[in-house]
Amino acid sequence: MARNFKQNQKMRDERREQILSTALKLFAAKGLAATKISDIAVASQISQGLLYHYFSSKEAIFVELIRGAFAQLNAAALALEALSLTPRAKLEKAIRELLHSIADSEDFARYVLLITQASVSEAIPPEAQAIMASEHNVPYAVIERIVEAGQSDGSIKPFVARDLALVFWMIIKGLALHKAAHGAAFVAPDARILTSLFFSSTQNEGVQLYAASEE
Amino acid sequence: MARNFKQNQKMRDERREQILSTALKLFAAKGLAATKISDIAVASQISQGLLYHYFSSKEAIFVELIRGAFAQLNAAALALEALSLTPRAKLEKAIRELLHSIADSEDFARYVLLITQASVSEAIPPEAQAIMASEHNVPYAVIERIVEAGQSDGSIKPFVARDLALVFWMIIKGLALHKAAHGAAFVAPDARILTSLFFSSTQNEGVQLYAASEE
DNA sequence: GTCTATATCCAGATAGAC
DNA sequence: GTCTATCTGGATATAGAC
Repeated sequence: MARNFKQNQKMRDERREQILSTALKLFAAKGLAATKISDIAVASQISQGLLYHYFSSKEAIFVELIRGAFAQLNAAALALEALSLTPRAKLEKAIRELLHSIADSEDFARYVLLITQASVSEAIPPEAQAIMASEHNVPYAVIERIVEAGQSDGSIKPFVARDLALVFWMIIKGLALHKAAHGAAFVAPDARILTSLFFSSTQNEGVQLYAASEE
Repeated sequence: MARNFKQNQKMRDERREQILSTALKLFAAKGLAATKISDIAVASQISQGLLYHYFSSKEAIFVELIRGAFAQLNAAALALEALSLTPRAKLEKAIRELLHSIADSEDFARYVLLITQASVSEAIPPEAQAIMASEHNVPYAVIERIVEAGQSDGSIKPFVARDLALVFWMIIKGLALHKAAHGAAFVAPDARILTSLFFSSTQNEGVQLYAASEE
């Protein structure tokens, strides 16, 4: 009995994940408004009616995805900041891993698409707007603090830290959107272009950084 | 008679421009699918029925805007390339003017929004997709050629030219989107961050470049 | 040219059978 | 839990009066 309950819960959760995953694909490809709830049902291989047993509306699915996106992104950013590494090493790690995600993970680009929609469009659910308002600044603030620390020890160029953080995320976001738009044809740019933004002397580290991303 | 005809033509053109201008605002703010044709009519202060005397559909308005966006953008890019300036001076001019447009022109950011929607979403009219396919590469190619020329004369860093052009446009596009999302709160970053991407020695030109953007 | 009124269609959400 | 059938609302586009 308890066992059945647990199994049911598990199936229910898996189904939810399946719906979320296909909705992510569709929202990223067509946008919230242009995606029909019937599209999601068909792609999830369930009936439209059943979909409403898992989510109360199309908007609820969108909100859930936005919530998850920020949960992951912000957790990753804060975890990076908490590592025992030099500021420079933290930024190199961030660049390496983000470029890797853009190049290799379909869903990463899709999440960026979703967040971009949410940040740019007025036609998104108020709940999603609320999440945006409270969460979207975290990754910028993390990079800004790391940059400031790196400027104290002299390893990072003396530009306004906020500006550097902004430009950094603009490149990452832009590349993810570009990947989403051009798919297979996309090749990530040389990571040294990114590192040269922050560090005055790239020397040989740049090469190692680039090679390391192959692993 | 001929005069009346001309006047009518003029009025008709003005009305068209007015519709296009309000549609641009709405499409940028909410996206193509979430913008209702009635929204456009109300904001343009004409009846919904009359709108159909100027455009055959919502999609037709969108296509017209995309066409205009690329006409302007690509003309500007090719004009820049044709100037009698050093490659370095061309890039500095591009950076200065683009940052200026982002900071001061509401419509510039809106056009970037539109192009981003069109490049990223599958839910746009086929005609708009066709324009994208034939036009979107022009600005990248222009910057790439300028970078190559600047690398020949040693003024630009020896990164892969295509990568530099890509990162350059990712920053511009990202900043425009950021401006669109945060409006008044947006402050353009120090232009020297952009120039330091391309040029090994920024020296004092950077300061002049920055000051020049105040004009 | 311009409006109001309306036909048509389609998407979101619900009801009810199994 | 899962489906099919259906209700309801709203958006596009058209018709027809002025």
